[in-house]
Amino acid sequence: MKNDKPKYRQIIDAAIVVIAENGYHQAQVSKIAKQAGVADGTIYLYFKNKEDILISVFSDKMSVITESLQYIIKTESSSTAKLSRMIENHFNVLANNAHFAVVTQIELRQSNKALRQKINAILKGYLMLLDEILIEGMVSGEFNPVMDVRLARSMVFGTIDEIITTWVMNEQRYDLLALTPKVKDLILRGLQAT
Amino acid sequence: MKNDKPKYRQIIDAAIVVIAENGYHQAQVSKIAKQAGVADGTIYLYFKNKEDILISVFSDKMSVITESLQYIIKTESSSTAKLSRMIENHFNVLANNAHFAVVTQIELRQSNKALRQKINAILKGYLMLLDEILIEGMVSGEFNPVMDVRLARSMVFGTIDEIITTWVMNEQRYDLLALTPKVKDLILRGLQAT
Amino acid sequence: MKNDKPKYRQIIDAAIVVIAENGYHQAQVSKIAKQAGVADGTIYLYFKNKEDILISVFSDKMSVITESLQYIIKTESSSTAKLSRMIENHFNVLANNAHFAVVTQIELRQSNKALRQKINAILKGYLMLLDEILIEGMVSGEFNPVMDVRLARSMVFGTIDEIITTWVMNEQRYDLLALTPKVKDLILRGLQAT
Amino acid sequence: MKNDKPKYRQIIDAAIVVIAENGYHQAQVSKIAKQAGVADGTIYLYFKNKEDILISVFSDKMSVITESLQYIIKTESSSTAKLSRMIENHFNVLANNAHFAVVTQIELRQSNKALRQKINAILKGYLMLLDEILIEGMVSGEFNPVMDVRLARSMVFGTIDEIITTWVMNEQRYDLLALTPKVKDLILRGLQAT
DNA sequence: GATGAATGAGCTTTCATTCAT
DNA sequence: GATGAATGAAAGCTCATTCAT
Repeated sequence: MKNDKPKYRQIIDAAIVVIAENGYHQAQVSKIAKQAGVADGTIYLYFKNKEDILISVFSDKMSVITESLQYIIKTESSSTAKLSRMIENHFNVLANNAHFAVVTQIELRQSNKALRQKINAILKGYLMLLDEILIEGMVSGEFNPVMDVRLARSMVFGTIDEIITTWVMNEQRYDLLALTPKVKDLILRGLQAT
Repeated sequence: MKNDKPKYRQIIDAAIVVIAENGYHQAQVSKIAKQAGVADGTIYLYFKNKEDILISVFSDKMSVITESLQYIIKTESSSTAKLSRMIENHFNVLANNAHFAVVTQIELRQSNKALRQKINAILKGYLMLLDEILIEGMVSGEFNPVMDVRLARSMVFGTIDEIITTWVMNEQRYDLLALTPKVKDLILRGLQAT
Repeated sequence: MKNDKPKYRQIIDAAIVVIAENGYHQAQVSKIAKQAGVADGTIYLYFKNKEDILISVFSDKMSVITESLQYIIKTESSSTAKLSRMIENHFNVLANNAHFAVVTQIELRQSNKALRQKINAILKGYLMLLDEILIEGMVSGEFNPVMDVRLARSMVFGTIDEIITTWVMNEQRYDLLALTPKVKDLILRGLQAT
Repeated sequence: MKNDKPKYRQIIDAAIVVIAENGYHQAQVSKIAKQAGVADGTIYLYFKNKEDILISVFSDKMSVITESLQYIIKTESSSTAKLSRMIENHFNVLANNAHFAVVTQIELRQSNKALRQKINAILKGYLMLLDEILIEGMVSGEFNPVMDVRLARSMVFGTIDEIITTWVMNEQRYDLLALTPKVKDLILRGLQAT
């Protein structure tokens, strides 16, 4: 039986499964290869080294979230709606990728400084879109115009991140998406112009 | 010249310095022993294993923050004031312990799941005090009474944590304490009853 | 534009260049294939395995030296002249093939015992011609008749080899051929009948 | 039963045996450790890395030869005698260390460029003593005063080296030391003043 | 004949922990 | 109590060779 997914994707998907199920430090290249159904050496035809796999795992899924956000920014008109849909989108992607959620919220954070910096660089693109929304809302008067944008961004991202991490730490036992309206409310209140 | 600090404390202090300066993955037991001025084997007279050192490092300083918070809860009367002073207190401790800030916000997060869970257990005591403040405020009508406490707690802690991490990631180049009023404002707005 | 050299020769020439420029341990089959302008697999249509390429490289050029020597033995009459022209010939070939000189004096010596023994077997043909010259000279009275031929051969070949290796190790910075008369003198003195 | 040889020497001796018996490329650190009767990790308490072991092996025995030569230079008066005893000494050490002979003449030559250069650096000390003898003999008139010293050195060393290598390649089946007088004769004739 | 994607065996080094002194 | 020499398990990556196309 042939698996026609291109090997690159096969390996990334395998890496997510292996990391989520075994933990970052137990995700050996040989385990990923086995899960992907390829030889160890094949990995290195598609990735420079192990770090490259991990970065690709993150960058791959993160770009989905980022692209959706770009679409949202284009299609929604009010800043409030944009931010609201951003939160929704972020929760949606993580809630629908149980393995990726574990990888991104827990396991990948155990990586060394070099890898973390590359992950942060990828994250930056996303956070810059968030900044864009916030600034636009402050200019339009929807959001509190005297906020410090960096702090507001930290509040929005920190809150989302903490809520998802807590959910993952609790083995994803409750419905993350059901929390969305309340999370939106909590965050939007904090940003609201008075 | 003898160092009269009991060895237990000597080792904890050494661990903080070594981790902060070398990073989690470069903080070998032998390096900690050297910094502490004791033999490698001596470490094991005071700690069960390496993990035990790291947990003690975290628990040690965390108990300072927690104790201060207990005092704050006792002495302040309004929930708003308690929360406000909690934020202040949290920022203060981290801002005054550059090494500990690095260790707690960056390095210790690279530890494995087992260690992270023990860290979370220690954190729980602190977060329960936070819950206490929030519930009290909701009951008293100072805070939005229809909030989900767990989400509110995630918002408060996630925001604080993200802001401090960003500050550490930026090499602590700006004045963290100067941000306190704006952070309080941002968080309290989100919790405020309407 | 097609390269009409038969692929066998193309690959040998490529191997010499690749080994000389990258060193024995960095001369991967894929690199040789690339330099030869053929696919990796094509190599195995012309050579049994990697060792076979290396042996062919050596044997190929060595047969040039050996054939010249055979011609010299036929055309010269005195043993002294034969030996003298042999040294000249050996220096000439190496001095005019910078890449081959590196490969033969330095790189190929890093090969394992099995390959070295095969190389020695090839060398044997050449050394037997040398023996022939020496014995003839001893019989004719030109050379010291009580020498041990094996030692004399080692002296002649060891001296030549060491001088060329030294020249290659010095990046071929000086004129090897200019040394020829003095080398002849040094060697012939050692062999001379008293 | 305790082995009281300091571990450093134990490991070097083990390395010589393992390399001689298994070949350079089959001399894994674990094999050396086993032969030395220590754990793999213990090796790294005494040597920086594998290369360091190999260099030490060579440098260790080479310094014996070099020191003997220094003594010879001091105690003999004529250059001829010095050279004669140098050859004798060189043959003696190798003939009495079958394993080291294999290692030095065959196996260590398979090492990579970096290691080879370090080996050459060690050899340099020995060759400089040889130069000293040659120059002294040329000045005193014992040796041909118009020789090129570098070539003469290559002749002496190349001859010795080739003879020993041949002996090793022939599994040390004949008596190397018995050849000494003839080798001396061969070399000294080449150097002799006319 | 020619290709090149896929294979998978093999090894150095680190470091938490122990235990004889 | 204190020492520090010794332990030994564990994993990322390369590259010669094959074989389906």
